[in-house]
Amino acid sequence: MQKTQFFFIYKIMAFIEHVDLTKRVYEELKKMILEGELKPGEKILQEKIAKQLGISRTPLLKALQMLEYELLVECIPRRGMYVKKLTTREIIDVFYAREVLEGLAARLSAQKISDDQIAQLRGLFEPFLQNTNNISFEAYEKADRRFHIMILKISDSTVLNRLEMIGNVLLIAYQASLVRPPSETLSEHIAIIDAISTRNGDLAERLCRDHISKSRAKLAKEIEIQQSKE
Amino acid sequence: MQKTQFFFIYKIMAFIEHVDLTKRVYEELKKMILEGELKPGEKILQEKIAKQLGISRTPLLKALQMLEYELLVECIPRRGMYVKKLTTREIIDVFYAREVLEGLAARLSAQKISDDQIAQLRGLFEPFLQNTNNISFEAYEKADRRFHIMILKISDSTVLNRLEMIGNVLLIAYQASLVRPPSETLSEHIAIIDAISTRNGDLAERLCRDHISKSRAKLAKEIEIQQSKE
DNA sequence: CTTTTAAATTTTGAATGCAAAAAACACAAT
DNA sequence: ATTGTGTTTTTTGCATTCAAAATTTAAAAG
Repeated sequence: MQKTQFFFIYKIMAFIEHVDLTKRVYEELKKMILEGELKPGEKILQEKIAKQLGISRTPLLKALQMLEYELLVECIPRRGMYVKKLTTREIIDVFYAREVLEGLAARLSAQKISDDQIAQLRGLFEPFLQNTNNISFEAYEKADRRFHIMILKISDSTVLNRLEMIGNVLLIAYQASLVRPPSETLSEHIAIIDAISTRNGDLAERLCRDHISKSRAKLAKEIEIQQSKE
Repeated sequence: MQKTQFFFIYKIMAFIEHVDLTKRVYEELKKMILEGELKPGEKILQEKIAKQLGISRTPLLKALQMLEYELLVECIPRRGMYVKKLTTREIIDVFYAREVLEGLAARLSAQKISDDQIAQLRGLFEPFLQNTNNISFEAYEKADRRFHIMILKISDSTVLNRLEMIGNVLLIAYQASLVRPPSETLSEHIAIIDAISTRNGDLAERLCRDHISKSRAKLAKEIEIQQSKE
């Protein structure tokens, strides 16, 4: 049997097994945190969670370390792992980074996007174009988040697609009602898609940056309001 | 004894010990990789390295996982950990990201930089301003790399300062002679410092982007040349 | 009742142990 | 010489174990 044949057999086996404990635990933990089952600031009781998931601390710790890089978990040495409670500064810092990174993603996407992908992007907001003043916020949130992730995917940048924290923080911002309403953002999204699909990378970048810059401004204002209430 | 007093005692203890095996191993491994003691593509023999460093596989694996996020190590499931051999695509992707991220860093730095920090930035290139055509490449490389890292630090962004991969890939680009000569970049560096120290954030961002964009172009060209030689 | 001190319990960071998978080796068959 | 097969060795991923540190609880002193 040849080396190349072995290669394919290994590929298939890796596909079949799918019994990577760390990956499984990573997914479950991420879900638990993002769905609020584990709350920000809460200590992660390793033994307890491990027992709950029917595993040992070894793969749990590996998964927690991954989530640390995604800003979902914080490790305090000799104290333990905690569900990360993002500071306002951190959220704003992520939005500053999103501003330029997703701008870049839009620029690159304009160069590489396929017709199929254009249709996919447009499809996301199709449902909201008719009844502009009767939009389901929940459905729109999903479309919005998918949109931003999809542009990163389309940009096909190995770097941009490693930054899971972008999607996580956008979700967290939604959960904390720190975002702008569809009435403001829908037209911006459409304009970005238009620029990308006409291969106008510079315009796409500028529009995407402005879009997120405005969101960041709103977010900063919203945080200030919330904090003054306390 | 009061709680606050305990707090300080703990702080002091954390400072004294400094015996975090993972951190120590992380530093040593990173050095080994960046100094070429472990070569790109090479398999990391865990048992061997662990014995070499006088530790077990547990902290070694944790350090390796950290280095994975820095693009210095690659994990292939059920095969092992390898010193990452960056593809040309990955290097270019990092430079695209650097372009916008360091642009952002320059913009933010212009808002926050202190007089002391301005002096520090200027000090980096002071030695090269006299004998412009008699520059030690080695010394200049160090200054150049320090400059880019320092701007990230000055920007004081929690996000930008987590992206260790930026510094690593810049070093790797230097090692592979994929960079532009001081005769080109020195004046650009000075212009960026000027823009930052006059608090002109927009200009600083634009100049920094252009600077890295040009470096990326050079890098892409250089890679093409090197590959055509093979 | 509050604070201090001491003892008991839990949790962390790291070493060790171990089954299953992968790689290396040896050798037979084409 | 190359390909295939069976065997041995090594390595991986995970579980387990354990000492040191942190936390909690309990008792004693003010």
